[in-house]
Amino acid sequence: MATDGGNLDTEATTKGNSGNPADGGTTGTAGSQGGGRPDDKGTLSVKPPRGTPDILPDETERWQYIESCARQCLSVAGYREIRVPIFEHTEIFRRGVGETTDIVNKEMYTFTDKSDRSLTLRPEGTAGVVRAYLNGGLHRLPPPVKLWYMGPMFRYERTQTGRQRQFHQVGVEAFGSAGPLIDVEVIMVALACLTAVGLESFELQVNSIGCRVCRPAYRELLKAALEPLLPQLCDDCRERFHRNALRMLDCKSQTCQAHYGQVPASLDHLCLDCQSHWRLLLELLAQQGLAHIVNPRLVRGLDYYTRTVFEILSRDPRLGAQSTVCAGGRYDNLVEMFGGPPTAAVGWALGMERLLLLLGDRIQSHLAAFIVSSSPDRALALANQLRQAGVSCDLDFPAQGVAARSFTKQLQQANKLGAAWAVILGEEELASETVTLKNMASGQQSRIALAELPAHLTRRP
RNA sequence: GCAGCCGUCGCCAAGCGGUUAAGGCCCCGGAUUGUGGUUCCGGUAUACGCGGGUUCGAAUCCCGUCGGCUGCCCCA
Repeated sequence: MATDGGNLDTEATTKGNSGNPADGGTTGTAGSQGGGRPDDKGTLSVKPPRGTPDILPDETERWQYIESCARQCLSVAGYREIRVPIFEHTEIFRRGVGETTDIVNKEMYTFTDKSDRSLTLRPEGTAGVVRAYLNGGLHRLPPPVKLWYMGPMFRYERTQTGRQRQFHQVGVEAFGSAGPLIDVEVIMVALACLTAVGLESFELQVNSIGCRVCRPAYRELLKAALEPLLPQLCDDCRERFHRNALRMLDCKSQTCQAHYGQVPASLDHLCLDCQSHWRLLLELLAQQGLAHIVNPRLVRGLDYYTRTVFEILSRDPRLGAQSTVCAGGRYDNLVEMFGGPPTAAVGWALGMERLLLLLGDRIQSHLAAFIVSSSPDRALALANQLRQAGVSCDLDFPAQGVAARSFTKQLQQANKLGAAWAVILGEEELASETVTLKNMASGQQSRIALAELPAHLTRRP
């Protein structure tokens, strides 16, 4: 990318450029209307669509770090990876996530393909995993079936810190066990992932929102209690009252919250089964030493949740207005809703971008060796050999031609790239089948036989 | 969808009606063609988001537009 990478203009302009708007095109507005691909100057804009930031090399290393932590934590806990499509038939999400949710009503990227099918970029992971679980016959496996996934999700939202239009989640879903023990395991695994990544202070909140037996009655009770308050509540809450009254409970408005203190809590109106599930859950959390806070106002924005719901939050200011890093719960009816056998399930998703925000500064890349040579072709051959031995190494690439640059230049390069060792392969070394190994931190160097090089480099400097 | 703030080189950033539009970082070269990090010297850039208006004169003022950030809604 050394030169002028920026200009993607298709036009075969001469360098002259004397006349500015001389030849056509500057009428400009032509292509830039809605799609907005060409920028104001008529060159192709290199900006990505809003809310879909590029993840540059310094960043990808941090992503890989998190991914490998998660992969490790999940696999030792017996969760197996599943990869499902990035888009599904729209119906999967409409029915799965819920017709009344904002996600479905205003945030989905829905399009029609050339066969006139309505497809939607996945706004979340669970619906697709449930679909695949059934389609792949996983429901015939001995339960519990424990799965995890990782990948991009898409929601059309206003961007801000910790919220993008394309964002990434890692999630788990455990099918086929209705007891609270697996709720606790799933939570444990989430905490393990966060801890493995190096996160320190976060808070686990739990609640139970009942099931299809007790929730309808509770909802009516709640609405009855809320209705007289409506005139004093915020516009959003008045709207929620009709759409999804439970969501009123986590309104951010102080005044609304003041009223909700007296309103009945779902926890006090659970059916017997839900009650016993909830009590056992709390016991297990205590037994396992998992610090938690019962938050009777904790609700979920997706319709499929039942019984246990939880969130792991952080108050770190780097998250901006966001606080939830991981959230999930039980969804005991969803499999059945998709036409499968009645199957209890529980899962969570955690937001990678949010985790990244909490992780702070970059992780250093580890370049073990940089080859400084008077013979670039020999250097390249040696690099190839070292790389095959698993040693990360690089070498100097002249801007043009194949003549070696000065050792000074090459050492500077080694320094810039942060190499632990410089491997000097000059005329003398080439003649004697040796190499001068220089420790870039201490400056000390020694001459060793070429054959011993890989062994030296696999040791820590 | 709503609200506030902001757009000057790849990045940070002066300038606030008349300037060849500072400076720093990065990058490149040299001092140092077999030895880096410091230092010194030199070099490169189609930078005032775009369009229109006011003005003798606009990066500076006005309008519009696009883009970014922050918050609301919602959510991981």
